[in-house]
Amino acid sequence: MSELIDANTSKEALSKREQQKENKRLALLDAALAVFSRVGFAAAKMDDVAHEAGVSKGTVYLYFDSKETLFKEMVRAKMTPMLTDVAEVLGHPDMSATERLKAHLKFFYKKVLNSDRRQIMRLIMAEGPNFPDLAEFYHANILNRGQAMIGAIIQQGVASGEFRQMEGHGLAQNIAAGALVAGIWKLVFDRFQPIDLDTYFDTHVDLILNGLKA
Amino acid sequence: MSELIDANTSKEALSKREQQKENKRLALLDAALAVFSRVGFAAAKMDDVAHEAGVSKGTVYLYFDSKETLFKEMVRAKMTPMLTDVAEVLGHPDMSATERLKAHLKFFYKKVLNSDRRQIMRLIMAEGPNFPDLAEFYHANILNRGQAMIGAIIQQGVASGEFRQMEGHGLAQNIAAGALVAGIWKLVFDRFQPIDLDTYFDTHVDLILNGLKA
Amino acid sequence: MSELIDANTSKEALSKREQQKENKRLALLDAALAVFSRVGFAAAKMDDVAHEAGVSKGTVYLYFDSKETLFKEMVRAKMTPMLTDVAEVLGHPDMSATERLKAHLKFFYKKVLNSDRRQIMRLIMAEGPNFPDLAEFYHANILNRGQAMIGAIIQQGVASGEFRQMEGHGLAQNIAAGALVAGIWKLVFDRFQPIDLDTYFDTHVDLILNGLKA
Amino acid sequence: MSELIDANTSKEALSKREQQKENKRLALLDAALAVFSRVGFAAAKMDDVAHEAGVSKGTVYLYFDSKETLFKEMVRAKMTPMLTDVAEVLGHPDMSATERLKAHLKFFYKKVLNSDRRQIMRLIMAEGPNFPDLAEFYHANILNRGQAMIGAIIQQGVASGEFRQMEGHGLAQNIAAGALVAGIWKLVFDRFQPIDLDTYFDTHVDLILNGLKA
DNA sequence: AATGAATGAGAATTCATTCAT
DNA sequence: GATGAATGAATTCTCATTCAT
Repeated sequence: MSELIDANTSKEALSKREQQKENKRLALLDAALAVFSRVGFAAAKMDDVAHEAGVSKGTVYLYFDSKETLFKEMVRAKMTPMLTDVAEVLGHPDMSATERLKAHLKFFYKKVLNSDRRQIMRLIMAEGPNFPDLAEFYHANILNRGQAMIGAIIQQGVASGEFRQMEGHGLAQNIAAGALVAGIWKLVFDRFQPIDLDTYFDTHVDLILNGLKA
Repeated sequence: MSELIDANTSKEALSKREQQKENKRLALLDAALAVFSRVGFAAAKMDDVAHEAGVSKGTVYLYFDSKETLFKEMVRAKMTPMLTDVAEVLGHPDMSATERLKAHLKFFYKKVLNSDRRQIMRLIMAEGPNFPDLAEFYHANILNRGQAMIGAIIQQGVASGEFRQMEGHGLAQNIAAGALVAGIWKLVFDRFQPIDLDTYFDTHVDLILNGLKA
Repeated sequence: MSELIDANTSKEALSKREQQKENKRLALLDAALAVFSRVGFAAAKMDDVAHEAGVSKGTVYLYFDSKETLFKEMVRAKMTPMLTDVAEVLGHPDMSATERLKAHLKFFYKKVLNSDRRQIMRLIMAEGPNFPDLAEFYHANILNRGQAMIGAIIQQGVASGEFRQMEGHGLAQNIAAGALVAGIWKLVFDRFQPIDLDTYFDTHVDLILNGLKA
Repeated sequence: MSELIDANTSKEALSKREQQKENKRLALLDAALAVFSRVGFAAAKMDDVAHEAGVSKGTVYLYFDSKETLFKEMVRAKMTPMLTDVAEVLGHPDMSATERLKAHLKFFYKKVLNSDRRQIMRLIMAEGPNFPDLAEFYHANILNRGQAMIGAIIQQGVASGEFRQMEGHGLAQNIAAGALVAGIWKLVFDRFQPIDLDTYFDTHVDLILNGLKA
C-alpha cells in the first residue's frame, strides 16, 4: 500500500536521493558524449569520462555496466530528443510542399547541426561498423523516419504540381545529403576551411528546390 | 598503360631485394587499410596487420616506426592515386559543363565509391579529429582540388549559359554531397537498406543538374 | 531444551533493541558461513553476505570491522557449539571403551558431518594457511581436545583389555581420519560418487575397532 | 620434406627456442603451484606468479590464456605424474595382499605426501567446489583408480585368507583416510603439532592391517 | 632481414570500506 | 541505526614496442 503511495509520490517528485542519482546519470551521459566525441570509442578512457563528470572511476560503474553499455546508452539517450523533434515537425499540413521541405531542413540545421547532436551523427558513421545495433537503431529511428517525411513532402509537391516526378532511388538521401556533409565538415574540416551554416543552408535549399522544381 | 611503363622502369631500376622490400611495404599498406577500416585506429592491432600481410609482428616495425606512422602513411599512400585520378579528369575542355560535371561525378562514383577508397573517406571522418594533419592533408589535396574543379566547371557552365549564377557558399560541397553520403551509406547502413550505386547516381546527377540549370 | 531456557533468560536480560542487534548479528554470521563456504574467503563479497542476511552493505560494518574480522568471528562462533558438544560427550564413564569410542564417532558424524559445520572443517583446511590464528584456534580447541578424548578412551580400553597397546604417534588422527575424509568427500566429490554416511560410518567403526582390538 | 626432417629432428631435440619455451612453461607451472598453494586461487596474483617464475606480467599470458586456465593446467599437469606413478605400483602380483597394501601406502606417503603434490591434494579440497571439472578430473583419475587398486588388493587378501570379508561401503576411503589426513595436517597444523610421517605411517598401516585381518 | 618471445605501461573492472543522508 | 552512493586501490588482461636469435 505504502509502496503504491510512494510510487505515486515519486512520480511527481522523486526523492532527493533519486533526483541526485538521475542528475548524475545525465551528467555521466554528457561526459560520455564529450569524451567519445573527442577521441572515439576505443580511445576513450572511462577515467576521463569520470573526471569529465566530476566523479571517480568506480562511480561510472554504478550507473553503467561497461564501457560498451555506457556508449550505447549514451548514443540512444542523445538520439531520443531527435525523435521527439522529428515528431514535432510532422505537423503543418497547411504549408506548401516547398515551404515544408525548407522548414524541415531548417529545423535539422538548427537542432542537429548546430548542437552537440552532430557529434552523434559522426559517431554513428565512425563507430557504426563496430556497433551494428546502434547503426540499425539510428537507421530505423532517424534515417527511416527522415526518409519517410521527405518522401511524403515530395508526394505532396508532385500532387500540387510544385515538384516534378522523379524516379526516386536515393532521392531522399540526395536531398538531405548537403546537411549531412555540413555536419561532418563542421566537425572535421572547419578549422581548415570554415563554413557558415546559414549561407550554406541557403545554397543547399536553393539547389535542391530548384532541382526538384517541375 | 603508364602503370606498366612505371613498373618496367622500376624493375630495371631497383634491385631484386629492393623490389621485394617495396612489395612487402605495399602489402603492409594494404593490410593496414583492411584492418584499420575494419575496426578503426585505436582498436586495430599491429599483430592483425602483420598477419593480414603474412609477416610477423616485428617485421611491421622494420617498415614503419609506429602504429601511428603506419596509419598516416597508409592513408597518404591510399590517397595519392586519387590525386592522379583527379588530374586525369581535368582534361576534356571540349565537353560542355553539363557533360563535364556528369563525367566528374561518374568518375568519383567509379573510382572512389566503388572501391576500397571509400574506406579512406570514412576513416578520415572517423579519425580526423584525432589526426588533424591527415584531415588537413585530405582537405588540401582532395577536397580543395575537388572544389576547385567543380568551381571551374560551374564557371564554364555559367559562361556558356548552361548553369544559372548561384551565390556559391558551399555550392561545391552541396554538389558533391550526394556522393559522399552514398559512400558512407554503403559502409554503414547498406546492410539495413541497400542502395544501388548506379541508379542512386542517376538520381544524384538528375537532381543536381536540374538544380543548377539556368 | 537448554536452548529455549537460554533464549528465555536472555530475553529478559537484554532489552528489545539489544535482542534485535544480537539477532542481526547472528543472521550475519549465518550469512557469512553460507557465502564463505560457497566461494571461500577471497572470492566472497561483503555485498553477498549483506544480501544473504537481508541487510545493506553498510550494515555489515556496523557489526564487524572488516571482512577478515567477519570471517574470523564467524569461524569462531560456529566452532564454539562444537566445544560444548564435545564437553557433553565426555561423560558416560560407565560405558566400555569400545562403546565410548563408537558413541564418540557417532556423535561426530551426526553433529558435524551431517550439518553446516562440516563447511567449517573445510574452510579451516582451505583457508588455514592464510589465517594461522584460526588454524591454531581450531587445533587448540577442537583437534587437541578430540585427540585427548580419544587418547583417554584408548587408555581405558587398554586398561580394560579391550584394546591392544599401540605405539600411538598419530593414533588419534588415524582413528578419526575416516570421519574427516567423509566430511570432505561429501563437500567435494559427492556429486561424482555419493556416499551414504550411515553405512560409511559402519565401515569406519568396524575397521577401526577391529584394528584396535587386543 | 624438410618439414618432416625437422619434425623428426625436433622430436629428438627441440630447437633451442622451443626448449626454452617449454622450460619457461614448466617454470610458470611451478611458480603457479607455489603461489596458488600459498594463498589459494582467488587471492593469488598473476604478478606474483610472474615474479616467482622470473618473468614479467605479460609473459604469463603468452603461455596461459587466463588465471583460470593457468590454475587448471597447473593442477592437471601436476596430477599427471601421479597417474604414471600409480600405474607403476600396479605390478607386483607375486606379493601377498598385506605386503601389497603396505607397499601402496608407502608409495603414496613417499610420492605424494612427502612432496609438493600434497599441495595439489589440498587445493582440490579447497577449490574443488569452485572448479568442479578439476574435482571431477581428480576423482576420475586419482581417487577412482586408487579405490580400484585398493579394492583389488582387498579381494586378493580375502581370497588368500589374509583379510576378512567386509561389507565395504567406503572401505577404500577409510583405508586411505589416514594418509589424506596426514597430508592435510602437514600443511595446516604441522606448525602447531608436528607429525613425523614415518612413525605416523607405521601407526596407519598397523591399525588398518589389523582392522582388515581375518 | 625476419621472427616471435618478452616487456611493462596502461586500461577496464571489481569491491572493501567510508560516509552523507 | 540503516542505507546505499561514492571512492580509489588493486587486479586482470592487452598490446605497442623492443630485442635476442
